[in-house]
Amino acid sequence: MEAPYIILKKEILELLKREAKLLNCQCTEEEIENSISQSKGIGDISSSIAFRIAKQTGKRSADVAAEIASHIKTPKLVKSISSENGFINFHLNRAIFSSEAIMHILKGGYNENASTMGDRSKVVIEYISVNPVHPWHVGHLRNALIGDALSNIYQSCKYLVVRENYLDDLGLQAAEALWGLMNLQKLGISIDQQKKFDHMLGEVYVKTNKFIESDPKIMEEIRKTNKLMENEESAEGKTLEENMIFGYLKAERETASSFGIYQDIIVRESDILRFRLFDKAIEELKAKGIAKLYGEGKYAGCIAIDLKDIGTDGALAGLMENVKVLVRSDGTPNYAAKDIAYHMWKLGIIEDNMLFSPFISKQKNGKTLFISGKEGKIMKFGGADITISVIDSQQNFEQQVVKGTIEALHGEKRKEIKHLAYEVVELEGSKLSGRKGTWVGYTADDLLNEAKSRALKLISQNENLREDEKERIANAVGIAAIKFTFLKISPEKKIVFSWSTALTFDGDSGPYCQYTYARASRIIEKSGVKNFEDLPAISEIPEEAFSLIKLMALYGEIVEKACRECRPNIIGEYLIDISTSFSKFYENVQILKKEGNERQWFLSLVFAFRKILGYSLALLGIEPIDKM
RNA sequence: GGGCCCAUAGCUCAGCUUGGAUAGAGCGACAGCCUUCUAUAAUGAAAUGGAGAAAGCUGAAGGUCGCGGGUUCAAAUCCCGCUGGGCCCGCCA
Repeated sequence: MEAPYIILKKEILELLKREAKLLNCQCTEEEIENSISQSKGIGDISSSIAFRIAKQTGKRSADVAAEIASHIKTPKLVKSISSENGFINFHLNRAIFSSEAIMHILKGGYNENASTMGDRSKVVIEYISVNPVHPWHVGHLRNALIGDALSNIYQSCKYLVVRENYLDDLGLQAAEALWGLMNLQKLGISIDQQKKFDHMLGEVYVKTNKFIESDPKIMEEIRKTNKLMENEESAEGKTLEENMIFGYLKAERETASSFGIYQDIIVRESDILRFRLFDKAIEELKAKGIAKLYGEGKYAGCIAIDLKDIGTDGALAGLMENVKVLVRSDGTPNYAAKDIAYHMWKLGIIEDNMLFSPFISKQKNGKTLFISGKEGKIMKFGGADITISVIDSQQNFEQQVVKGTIEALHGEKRKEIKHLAYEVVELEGSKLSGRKGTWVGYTADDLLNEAKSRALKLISQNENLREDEKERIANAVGIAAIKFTFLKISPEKKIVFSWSTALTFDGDSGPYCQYTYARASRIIEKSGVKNFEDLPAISEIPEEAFSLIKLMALYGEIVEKACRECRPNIIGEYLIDISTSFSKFYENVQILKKEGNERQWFLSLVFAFRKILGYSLALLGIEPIDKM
C-alpha cells in the first residue's frame, strides 16, 4: 500500500515527462523528478521544470510554465494547476487528499515499515565498541545513540539489521587495566564492592596511567601482562576473561539497558584471531596482490599494502608515505589488519565459522544478546550486503584504508562499506580522555541520574499523577531529553557538552514531542471515540489541519532520507516540525467542541497524527507517553 | 608536505547531496493570549497564586549565509582560491 503523496508525485512526474516531450525538451527523468517538491510558495506541490525547458527551447520560463499549467491533465488529488514566476503549482484537492492520507495511516500503511527500500538486504551496524576499561562517558553515549537510532531507521526501511558491538579485549589499554586490577595495593586502591564495576575499573585504569607516568619502568611489567593474558590458562588470562571482561560487559549492558539500547552480538577482537579470520584475510590479500611481504628497507619483514595500488582518492591521498602496514615484522597484526579481516567476515568474503553463545538470553526487548567465544555454535551474523561503522571522525583515515582495501579486493559486487563519521563530544575547555580520567563526573550514568531527578522535579508539579506514575514518566522524559539533545545535531558537528542544554525540556526537545503526544492522547481519551477508521466526508479543512496533514504525508520519504544519508537528526527535525504543526492545529481547532462528522474527522486526524508521532519517536528510541 | 570536517540571527542549530519563489527553528530578550474556580480583603476592582486540553500559542525584533572570484535565467547550495577553527597521516588501538 503506497502513500497517496508518493502516488501523486509519480503521477505528476509522468505528466510532466509527457509535457516536456511535447515541448521537445531533452531533460532526464531525474531532472524532472528533482524539480518536484512540496511548495515553499504558492500551491502545495510545485515544479521548476519550466526554467529548464525554457532554457533549452529559447522561450521565456513564465510562458512555458503557463503553457504547461493550462495544458496538463489534472490528477485526481489535485484541484487546480497554476503558474507563477515560472513555477508550475499544483493546488491539492484538500478534502480528498487529506482523507486519503489519513486513511493510509489509519489502515496501517506504516505499521511494519516506513519504507520498503531495503528489500530485506542485510546490514551489519557496528556501534558503541568502547574499550572495556572505563564506563561510557557522554562521548560514547553519542555513538551509542546514533548507532541505535540508525539501526531503528534501517529496520524501518526494511533492512535486516544486525546490531553489533566490537570488543577490544586485546591491546595495551586492556593490559593496563588488568595490571592495575591485579596490583591494587601498588596503586593504593581498595575495591568498593558497591561501586558499579565499570566505574571502579575506570578508576583503576586512570590511576594505573598516572602510576606509569611517575614510574615508566612499570610499562615493562604491563607489556609482560599483555603477553601473558593472551594465554587463556594463565592467571592473567583467567582474570582478564572472568573478572575484567565479563564484569565490564555486565556493567556496560546495565548502562545500555537503562537507555533502552539492545544489541544482537558482541564480537571480541581475540576471536578474529582465534577463528583465523585474520589469517584467511591476509592470505587472500596476498593472493590478489594487494598486500605483500616487504623484503628490505624500512618495512623489511612486514606485510603491508601500497596505497597506490588501492586508489589515492580522498583521505588515502593524505598519507606521507604510501605504505600501510598490516602485519608487523614480529608477525603480529595491527588494528587495521584485524578490522579489514573483520569487515571481510561481515560481508561474507571469508568463511563464517565464528562461534557464538548467549550472553544475555533475554534482554528487555525480548531478544538474545550473543557473544563470540571459544564455545557456542556457528551463527550466520556475517554475510551482509552493507556494513556501517559508527566511529568518530578521528578514525577517518583508518576507515578509508579498510574500505579501499576491500573494494580493491572485491570489486563492485554490490557490497557497500559505510563509515558514519561523527564528531567528538568535548567538555568546555577540555577534552574527554579515557586515559586521563577527564570523564569523571561526565559518564552516561551520571547524565541519566541527573536527567531523571530534574524531570521528576518538573513532573511533581502535576498533582493528578500517582507517585509510581511520576517515577516512570520522569524516567522516560529524562531519557528523551538526553537522546534528543544528542540526536538532533548533525553527526559531523562537534558538540561541546553542557548540562543545561543536554537536559533541556523546553523548545526543540524530546519532552516537547512527548508532551505533544500526551496532548493527542488526552484528546482521544476524552472524546470517548473508539473507532477512527470510519472517516466521514468533510467539506472544509482548516489551514492548520492541512499543513499538519501535508507533513504527515511526508513521513515515508523523510525516513528514507535519514536512512540513505545515515543521519538520525533528520528524524529529530521532522519530530519538531510535526509536533509544532500539531500544536498550532490544536490551538486553533477546538476539536472536542466540534460536533458530528467534523468531530469524528478531526479525531481521526488526531489518531493518525499520534501514530506518525509514535513511529517517529520510536525511531530515536524515545518512549511515547500518554499523560505527563 | 598532504587529506578530511566545520563556519548561516547575540547563543545552539536546520537548510547544501538533487541550485529555484520572501534563508527557517529553538534558547535569550520584548509585547501579548481564553475560561472557570479559589486564596489574600469591609466590599468591588486590580494584582499574585492554583486549576483547566495549557511544559502550550500569537506578534514584532534580530542575517555582508566567513571572505574573494567564477558558472547560471537563478547560488547559502555547484566550481576555484583564500581566512579562521577542529581532526588525521605510527611496525598504537
